[in-house]
Amino acid sequence: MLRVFNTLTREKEPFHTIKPNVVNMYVCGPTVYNYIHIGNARSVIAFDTIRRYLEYRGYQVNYVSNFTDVDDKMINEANAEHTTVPEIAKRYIAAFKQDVAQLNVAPATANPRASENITEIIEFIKVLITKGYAYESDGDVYYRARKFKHYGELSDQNIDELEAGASQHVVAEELAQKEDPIDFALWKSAKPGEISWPSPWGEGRPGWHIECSVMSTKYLGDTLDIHGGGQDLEFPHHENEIAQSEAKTGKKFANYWLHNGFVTIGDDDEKMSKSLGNFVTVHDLVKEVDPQVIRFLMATTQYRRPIRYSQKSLADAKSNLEKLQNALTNLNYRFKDAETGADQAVNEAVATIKGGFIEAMDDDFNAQNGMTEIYELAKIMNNYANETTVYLDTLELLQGVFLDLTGIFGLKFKLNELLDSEVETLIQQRDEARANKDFAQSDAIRDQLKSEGILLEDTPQGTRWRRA
RNA sequence: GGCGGUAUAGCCAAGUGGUAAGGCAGAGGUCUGCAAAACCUUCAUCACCGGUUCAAAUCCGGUUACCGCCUCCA
Repeated sequence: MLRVFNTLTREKEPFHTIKPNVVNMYVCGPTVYNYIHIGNARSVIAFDTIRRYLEYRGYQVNYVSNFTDVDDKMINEANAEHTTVPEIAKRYIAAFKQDVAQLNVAPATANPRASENITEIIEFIKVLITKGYAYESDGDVYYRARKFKHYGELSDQNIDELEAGASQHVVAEELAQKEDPIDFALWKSAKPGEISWPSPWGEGRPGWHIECSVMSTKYLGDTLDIHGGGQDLEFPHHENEIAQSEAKTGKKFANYWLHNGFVTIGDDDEKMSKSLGNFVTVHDLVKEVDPQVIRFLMATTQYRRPIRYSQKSLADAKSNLEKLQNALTNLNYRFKDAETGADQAVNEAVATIKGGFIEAMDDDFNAQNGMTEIYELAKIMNNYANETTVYLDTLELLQGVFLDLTGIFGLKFKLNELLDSEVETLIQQRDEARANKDFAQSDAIRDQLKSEGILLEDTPQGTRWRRA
């Protein structure tokens, strides 16, 4: 039985879907005004991993994640580069797709964009006005937060405490137009030259929060199974989404709210964020670090825990990944001399590991405990690869389960790669030299191949090679 | 000020009442011509103080430190 930590209740709850075997999930995506940093990537990877696990458990997952392609930052970036908002969006959506593809993130079922849903957004706002939850004020439209009686429940905020808030981001001119400081914008009137669309309230553009309410319900229905996002979106963004959606539909907006933890950086473990300027973009990092290493670091940490980003954490991820790759490589070398049949004892051990893995991941996607099972599997693989006699069915089972389980974390491994004949010849020459105890020659060949990035290992079953 | 989250070995990190999973690094060993990879063995009393209990990392009270949110942020 899968249990997930629901931010709404701050408890782990049994997971039940609205429709049997179908999960409708929505995850807040990026504002596409620059490259994503690895904190953004963590969120994408966390929910991709959750999605993969749900699919592994037999659910059909409808996964929708938006692109915010109209807002202040988009406008500022377009102005700074003397280009248009659509051009900026086009560039960074392409970059996003390229970045996450490298991190082996599966494409979403849909990636709706705010700018392509303006009609629906306007209709949604009109309903809120009709129901008395929103009001027009000098070309802007605001949500009357205090009217929604559940406002603040997701993040346990008290409305009156909020009013006294310590925020330093309040815009004075906006404040003057609101009935109440906690009200938030649904529609913003356009300043001269800004990108805008016609509306009943004049030329303008949607506020940030409304697009998610509109697009999630448009694609997935009034009540979502899962709504995900970073912890920093809990308040106000998700609070506002609930207020908008539930005021309009009268139904519960999302049954389970999942929030991922941050990537931290530096000695103080500060949150990596664009506003603090302490970020590393995926675009830059993949030039130096294997994307699989980044994926490993992000996916094998439980999604609610913070991840410390450092050279050390990357190095640790790299060595763990190599350990797993070695186990698979060691196993794969035995296929060619395997006999038909199976080793029942090993097969049973594999079944136990699979069960342990599911038990771990069923507990709010406990990736660390899941990885413990995978390390145990790797140990069995290495031990089995050292057996004198191996059986094909067991090799296939080990390989298959290994790839299935690591695949949930989005990890990719090399299977059987062919060497060019020149290298093959060298390895053969070295084997002959070793047979003749000409170790000077054999070591010279080994050194030469090492300089080309090919490491040799001698085993009772012959010489193996792997890439450095 | 309000709300929330952390604190376990050199590092990362499981574990919510019965005498501390796993990984990295380290030490010893096996295998090897040497090496590599792998395997085996080894390595902590859980931020602090007090309490409950036969028994607490795990429950209760308090303290300290760090992080996050409080309408830009994944």
